[in-house]
Amino acid sequence: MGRAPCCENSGLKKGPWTPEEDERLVAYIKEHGQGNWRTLPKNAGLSRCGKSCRLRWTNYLRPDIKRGRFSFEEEEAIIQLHSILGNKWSAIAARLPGRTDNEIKNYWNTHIRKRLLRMGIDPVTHAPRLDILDLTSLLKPAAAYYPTQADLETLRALEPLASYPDLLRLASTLLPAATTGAAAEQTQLLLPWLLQAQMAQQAAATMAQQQVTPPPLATAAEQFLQASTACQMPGLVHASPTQQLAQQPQDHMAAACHGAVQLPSYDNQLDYVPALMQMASDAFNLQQWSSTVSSSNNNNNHNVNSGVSTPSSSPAAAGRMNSSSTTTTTTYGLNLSGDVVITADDDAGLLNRHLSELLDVSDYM
DNA sequence: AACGGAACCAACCGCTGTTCA
DNA sequence: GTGAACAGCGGTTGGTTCCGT
Repeated sequence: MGRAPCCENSGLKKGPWTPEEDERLVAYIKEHGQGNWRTLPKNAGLSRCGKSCRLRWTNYLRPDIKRGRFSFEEEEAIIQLHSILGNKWSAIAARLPGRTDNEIKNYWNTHIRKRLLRMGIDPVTHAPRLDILDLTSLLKPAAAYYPTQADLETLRALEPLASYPDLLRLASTLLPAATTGAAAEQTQLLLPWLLQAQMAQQAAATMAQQQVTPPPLATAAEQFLQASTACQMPGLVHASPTQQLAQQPQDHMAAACHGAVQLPSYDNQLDYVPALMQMASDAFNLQQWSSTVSSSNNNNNHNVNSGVSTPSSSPAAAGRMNSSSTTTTTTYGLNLSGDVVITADDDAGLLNRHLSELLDVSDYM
């Protein structure tokens, strides 16, 4: 023998709540508490299903609910928590005081999700979307329609980039602008350097996993690698970081990343090429050094990344955060305790906070 | 001013795990 | 132990508002 039926479906009101109904529900709960949702509407004199009453109370009438726009900190927390918890809105809401799961869900679907898509980030996996990038766009425009043998060779040379989203974005920004003259020659030279830099980046991530402190490195290359890993270089897709920021002043994520990216400010995108090549060269030195270190530390893998990927971090970034004591970029990731950590450049005056208490997700890991 | 599409959000629906008779 | 109701959750819907033409 089970329980008695919950409520008759017939005769119960549906749809938007009136102020009078709200008043009755609030007054009843203030006096008697929530109690049994099944019996509550009858006792409160409401022609509503108990489920509807519970929803109205938890999502709208509760006195501790915070209304109004989401703050920057809340938005960042939502993105980070979503990257870890997925669509577990109630779990996310539990870590954002005053916000309901329904509100967070709506905000995600109407604001954050679209913004991530615009930035070329998959809102489900929080990884860069390679499907929206086209290798043929890396050729000069006419070549996409009438490719010569040389163009096809170039395309073939670019193929390895498909495995490296950061560099693919960077190349897609730089290469189409360089069709003639010295700039074109520079960008042709850039390709192998980009690949080397990416390899060095991966080697650095491996080192970080092995808890090895790297030797002093040229700061420009360090910043370049950190910036590219921390921010997935969203601002380099169609515009320079400064241009991107100007176009989306409300894009806090981009702003945070911009604070970390300390590339020289050039008017022409192609002017970045020599600096980037120098950075790649420095990174290559790191790669050579790290290959010797990693070969001697293969048995020391702490697996700090735990497969977690966030919109603004890569495994390399998460690993770097754990290995380096001098973090100068905005990075997100998990430390060895499973705590979510957000750190940022002090000079930028942005985030420099440890959210382990607020974002305690250890029970969901 | 009128219209249509986009954006927003409160509320509902249906499912699942838990509780209880 | 069983099965039905409960409570809670995530996905979806539909009404309202906003905005551009």
